[in-house]
Amino acid sequence: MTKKPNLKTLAQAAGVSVPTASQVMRGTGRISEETRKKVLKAAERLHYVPDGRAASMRSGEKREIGMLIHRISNPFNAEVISGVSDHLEEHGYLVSILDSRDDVQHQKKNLEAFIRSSRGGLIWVPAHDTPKTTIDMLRTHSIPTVTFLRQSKFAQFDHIGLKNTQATYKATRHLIELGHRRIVYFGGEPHSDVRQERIEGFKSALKEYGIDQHVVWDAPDDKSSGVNELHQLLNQHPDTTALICNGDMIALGACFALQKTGKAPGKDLSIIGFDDVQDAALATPALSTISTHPYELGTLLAKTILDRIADPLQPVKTSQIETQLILRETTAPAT
Amino acid sequence: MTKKPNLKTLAQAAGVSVPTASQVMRGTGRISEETRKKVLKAAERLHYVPDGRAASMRSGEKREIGMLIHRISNPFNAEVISGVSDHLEEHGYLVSILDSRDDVQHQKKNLEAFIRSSRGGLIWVPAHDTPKTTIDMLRTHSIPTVTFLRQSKFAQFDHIGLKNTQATYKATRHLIELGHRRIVYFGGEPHSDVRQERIEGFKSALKEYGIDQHVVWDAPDDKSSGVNELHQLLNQHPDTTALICNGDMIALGACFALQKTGKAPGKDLSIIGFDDVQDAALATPALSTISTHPYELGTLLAKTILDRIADPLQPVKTSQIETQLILRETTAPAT
DNA sequence: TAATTTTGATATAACGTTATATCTATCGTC
DNA sequence: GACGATAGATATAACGTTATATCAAAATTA
Repeated sequence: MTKKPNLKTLAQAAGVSVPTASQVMRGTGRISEETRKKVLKAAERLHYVPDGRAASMRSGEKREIGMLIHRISNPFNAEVISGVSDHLEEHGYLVSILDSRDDVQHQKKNLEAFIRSSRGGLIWVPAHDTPKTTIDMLRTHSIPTVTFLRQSKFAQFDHIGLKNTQATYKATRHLIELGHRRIVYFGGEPHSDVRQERIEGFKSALKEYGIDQHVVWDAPDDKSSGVNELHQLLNQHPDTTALICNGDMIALGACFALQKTGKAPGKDLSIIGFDDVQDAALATPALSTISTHPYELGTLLAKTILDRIADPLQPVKTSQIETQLILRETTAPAT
Repeated sequence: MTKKPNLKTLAQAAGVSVPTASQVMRGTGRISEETRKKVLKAAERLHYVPDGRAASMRSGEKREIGMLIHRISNPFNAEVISGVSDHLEEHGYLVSILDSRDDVQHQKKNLEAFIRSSRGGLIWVPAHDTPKTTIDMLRTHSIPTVTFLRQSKFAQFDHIGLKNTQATYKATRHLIELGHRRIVYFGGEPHSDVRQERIEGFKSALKEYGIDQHVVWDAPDDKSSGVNELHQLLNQHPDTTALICNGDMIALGACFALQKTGKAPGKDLSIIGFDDVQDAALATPALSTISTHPYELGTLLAKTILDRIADPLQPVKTSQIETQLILRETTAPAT
């Protein structure tokens, strides 16, 4: 087993100096065609690959971007990642993913290791209840950071979110126009800011139409929670005719639970989800939902972090992605 | 904006030499309690964090493990990742994920960047039709590598797979014992080795019971493909009474398509999936499937890569994870 | 008390790159 | 043919660590 080749090995093999070899590999400086070929040939033969750590340390360039997200298996996030990767890989970056599992302890550990690893930037969905100390840690090391979906309370980072309030406003208004009056906001955790925005849109639509009563029901955002919580909700509020859900998964769970009791989503209870995951269109009945545009969100994130890296001192930017109400089979006029 | 502190800054602030500061931060060497406190205090004050690149370059230690997988959104993979992370984080490693999207071009790009970044090891699901050159690239740089799910044809890496042949053998036998005779293997791509193993188990069970005819139906492993392909399958082979599927998603798609035509999974057609994703238990009817143990697979992967790093020259190890046939509502005696 | 060991620190060099300055030979200009 | 300009290479230092060797002072031993 031969040792890993480095620039010195390569330069000797090619019969040139170390800086020359370096310049050839990077395509910079003035190099004659002759020596260029010599070096490239030797590099090929030795399978030379530069050591990114040394290069980055000396040049200050960091060609790796990290994404720290709350749930790696979320299909919405997977789409965002695709958008980010496609764009950043074109610019010569490596995109690597860390999973915080929405747990502040995990998140802290990951961020500490992340800072040590000296990457070029961070694309981040902060975990729920992220403490100020964690934010400070990032700020102190002035790491180019863009948050998405969830915005940090404590620090000014570039941010790209969804038009949450507008989205639920549109959805709620649509239900009201269908004749629904007893609409419940279903799912999500009380601490979530994103959810708070959505509830705001929900409430403002109700208010606009003179509906004072509103019910918000806390529950985890997954399918099994939708199955379990729906009955309790309907027991406590039997006059409910429609649900605005905090996510597609809990919406699909609710559909499932409803069907098990012999009732039909759409007919007996109107349900609107959030995210438009792949399953929403394939479910029976197909789920009406709010579509975000995850891939476009990803490319926008990529552009934003590149801008931030290029000019770390520019003013903080925030933008919101437009959403779209997709009407399928789980929404119908109130009877 | 002050510059990022380094060991020199820290040492000056604490009034000690650079090596002393380094030793305090790492807890090595002989250090008096007094100076230890001085340095730690200064480190706290300056928010000092060591530069992992420099440390790793000098010491040769690499405290980061990469996982390169084919589909980051696959819930099975997410469970594996949890198992790997929990175990490796305990040992002080950072685990970062790369997504090849099962595309050899993407995979190559990612691996090149990966090699440049000099991480400690690679946990890998090779993309379909991974070329020999890609394998050679890894071997040349002698990167500690463990593959899982899919094994490379060209090189000897440590590997952890599933007992695919045994799994489908058990499933097929169970269907035969329920009286089924016309069983189809449904889904997967022709090139897949894993699928080949599964088909082998399928065929050997059939053979054992003297059933010569067997049908294998190619189709992508996702839900919409299950929906679309089932009709063609049943048109061409109308006497089919049971399906062994290459994955849960295509199995659920098949269930859905069947229900749309007014037939019942289990009653009119027995269906067995593979993976036991969360939705399998929640579907109506609940899907019979083959459960793997992704979290345990993850911890085993973590242990394996640590062993390989500790002793790079030890003989290559291969192991298979046991699977379990889970009988729910989509399997019933043949009528 | 002289010799030896131990304690607690430091000086120096090295990891593999790249930025900057420098150097020689050749070229073009008038 | 003297001069500056340019092409094509190289020497040197630096990035931020850690491994190794070294060193002075204090503690232990004979």
